[in-house]
Amino acid sequence: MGAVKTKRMPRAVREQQMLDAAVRIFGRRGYMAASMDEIAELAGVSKPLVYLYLNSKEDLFTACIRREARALSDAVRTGVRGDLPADRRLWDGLRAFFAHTAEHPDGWAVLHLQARTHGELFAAEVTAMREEIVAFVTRLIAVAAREAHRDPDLAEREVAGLAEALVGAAEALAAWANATPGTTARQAAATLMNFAWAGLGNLMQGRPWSPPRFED
Amino acid sequence: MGAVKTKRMPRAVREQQMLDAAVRIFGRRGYMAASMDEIAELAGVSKPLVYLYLNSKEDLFTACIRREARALSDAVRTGVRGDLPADRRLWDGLRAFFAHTAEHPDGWAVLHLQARTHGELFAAEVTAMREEIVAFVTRLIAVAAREAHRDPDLAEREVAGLAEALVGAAEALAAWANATPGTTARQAAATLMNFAWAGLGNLMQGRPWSPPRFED
Amino acid sequence: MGAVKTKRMPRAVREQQMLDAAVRIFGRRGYMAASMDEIAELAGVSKPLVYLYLNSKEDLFTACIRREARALSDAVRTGVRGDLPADRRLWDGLRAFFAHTAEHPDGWAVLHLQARTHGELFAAEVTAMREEIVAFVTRLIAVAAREAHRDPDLAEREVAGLAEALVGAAEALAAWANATPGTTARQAAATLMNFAWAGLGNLMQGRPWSPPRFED
Amino acid sequence: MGAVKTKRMPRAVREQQMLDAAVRIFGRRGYMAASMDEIAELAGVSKPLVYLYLNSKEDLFTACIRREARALSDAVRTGVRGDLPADRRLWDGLRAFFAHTAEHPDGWAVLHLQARTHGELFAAEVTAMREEIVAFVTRLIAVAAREAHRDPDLAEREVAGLAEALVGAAEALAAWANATPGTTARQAAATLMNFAWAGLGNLMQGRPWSPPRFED
DNA sequence: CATGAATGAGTTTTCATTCAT
DNA sequence: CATGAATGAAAACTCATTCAT
Repeated sequence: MGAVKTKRMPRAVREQQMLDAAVRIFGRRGYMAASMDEIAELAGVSKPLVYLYLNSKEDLFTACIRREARALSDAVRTGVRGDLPADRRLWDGLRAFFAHTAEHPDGWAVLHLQARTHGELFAAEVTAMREEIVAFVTRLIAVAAREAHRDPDLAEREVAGLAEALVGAAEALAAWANATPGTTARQAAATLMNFAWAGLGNLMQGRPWSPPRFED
Repeated sequence: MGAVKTKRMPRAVREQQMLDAAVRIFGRRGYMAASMDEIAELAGVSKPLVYLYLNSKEDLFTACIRREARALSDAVRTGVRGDLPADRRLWDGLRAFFAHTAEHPDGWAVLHLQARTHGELFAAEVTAMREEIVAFVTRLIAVAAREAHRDPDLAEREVAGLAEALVGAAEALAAWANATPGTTARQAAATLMNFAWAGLGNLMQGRPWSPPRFED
Repeated sequence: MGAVKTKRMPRAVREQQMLDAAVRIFGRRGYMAASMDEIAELAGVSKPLVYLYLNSKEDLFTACIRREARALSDAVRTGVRGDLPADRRLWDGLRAFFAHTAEHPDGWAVLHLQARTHGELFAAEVTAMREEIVAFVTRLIAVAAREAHRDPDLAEREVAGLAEALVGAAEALAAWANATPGTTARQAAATLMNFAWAGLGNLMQGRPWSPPRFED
Repeated sequence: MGAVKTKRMPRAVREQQMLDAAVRIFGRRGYMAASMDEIAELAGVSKPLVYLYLNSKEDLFTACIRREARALSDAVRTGVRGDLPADRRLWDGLRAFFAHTAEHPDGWAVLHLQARTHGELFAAEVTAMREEIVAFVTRLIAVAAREAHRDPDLAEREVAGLAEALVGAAEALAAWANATPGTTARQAAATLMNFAWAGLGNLMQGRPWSPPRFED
């Protein structure tokens, strides 16, 4: 009687609402500064229910990380077709990455900022996904090297370092693009593609990475 | 094990001890999770003394950020001579950067991870230094473009994006190098130099950035 | 000895218990010296519950002042009938006042001693009620003057001063009566009535205020 | 060299400076809220010196109370000549009282507000002086009764109550006079004299206490 | 299921007080 | 004497977490 009472909802739905709220709060306040009270209120449920479904603050945070990591990972994987050439695959992956992070800033904050700042326990969760992406890039580079008839005398560590650098550059650009109004995912991807594929040296010589003509 | 209970030290010395301890704890636990108790204990002093000298947790954290930012900025500036060519300057700067972050992992964690995660107030402290570095790199790229007789049809935003990407790559590599035992600052710098200057494309073609012959 | 550990009480009840405890502690120790720990313990609840219901020490103190001020004000108002002559109204009011302060010595201490000693913020709370009483007395004196066919050449300031003096005397007598065992509210009221209405001079001449014959 | 350094001063002088500072701070902040740091700073000495001379915060406060109580008591005693009639003595005493409290508001605050709010320990200090004054007034009333050929069928308790009321009225008027600009000690004394000596009843009948013609 | 009532354990912060120089 | 260095003890306040209904 009175205010509209949200109906009984199936558990799965309720859980997603809680995770939505939690990602928002965790992403903005950080793990420690986020309060379960605030999360429960934003989710529109009572606190005990949060505990019933998600056990503890730690578990809740872990669940957030996992969900967001999976979502980002899926978005990138979905954006890339395995039968295309290496630079096209990188280009596609980057665009998917920048598009997803721009659309889910809180989720991205959870992964990029918050999860890494609170002990190995949480960092490990992200690392899993990050390594998946780094591995993806690493394979890309290796494949490209093979395609270019380069034998793998690029030492493994060297390649890993390159992949790290590329992913790091992408992360920085994502933050920069989010903070610089009027920057599209496509522009961010193009900038990074130029940087990564052609290199500053080539850019200086007027030989940028050939802009993608293969699509829309 | 550790420092002997040395009593009655001049204020300046004690303050540095406190900052050392604080950087360590803040760097590992994050701002919120760090407790003043733990910091005081690690510094070997009582909590009231910490407050007497540094006023509050917030001020203490700010002092940490400022000290570490200055130290890193100084290290990089000291490592670079203004009269050398652009790629040499970048190479020198990167080596100084990786050397410093490797030697002060906790300080680097404070700047790179923690400060950015806890409110604009703290982030602004770091942003100042970061922008100093980004500006340095931006100038470098512009100079290189000029040296290569490229007119500045590299749009300003494009250059800014490239600098962001480069700095981001450096930051990621610093973290990776810290976490990957046996990686030297020199190797990290070389990897990034190759990546940034020659580009993946060139690397694939067997045209890496010419390894630095100009120094020791 | 005291209340049994009764658990799970409705909020309104718990709040009164907390205010009871707070008035007792504040009244005896003063605002600053009172500790929330002690108040919570005396109330038989945990500190967090006190904060949950009453927000802060400041708010708790303010709530105490307001409750006690209202109670005293109500007691006096209830004791006085507006259609009786002035001296009878004063007599009734004084008896109600002394009776109430005797029955609630801690509440009276909060109002009379503690609230006025700790910042304008709190003093203002009491001042409202005190001025209500002073105004009541001021009106009484003015009415009495009119009834005695005195034109109001009693300057306003003079009347205000008299009212202040009367209220001050009442306050002092209340404290004295509380501290002097065996003194009834009736006796205190009679003493003050004599003092105020007849004056020392008359008393000396053997002309006291005619003892109240009009009531029980 | 540099700032003027206050010379070595004899202990007695230094102590008075400390008490001056302490009375000011205690009078304004209250016992608990006053900090030894602030007092030492206002006194222009180092904290350890305060402890050397006055032992503890408690002792310092007690010393303040004692000094101010003595000063007030002396002021009143000095203002009254024993060979004059009772009403004249009361009038003189009241003027001295109001003049002193107006000139030493912080000292008066210490006695009237602060000392009574922090446990029997301190209250007892003031009570001593207060009882001295009440005794003085009590004697006055008794003498006046004798002079008026009244046998002492004014019960002792009755007289004590009257004295309490008179002193209370004086205290309230002192506070009121301090807070009401343009009110002189003389006016306050006259108001109280009217109230106390003639009584409201007489005032109503147009028979105020005869204004003092005997002096300046 | 859903919720109001309740708390143990910990946080930052302050202050009176004491030595060693 | 005078002072900078130093601290034990406690205070206000918060939060994740759990029951009883």
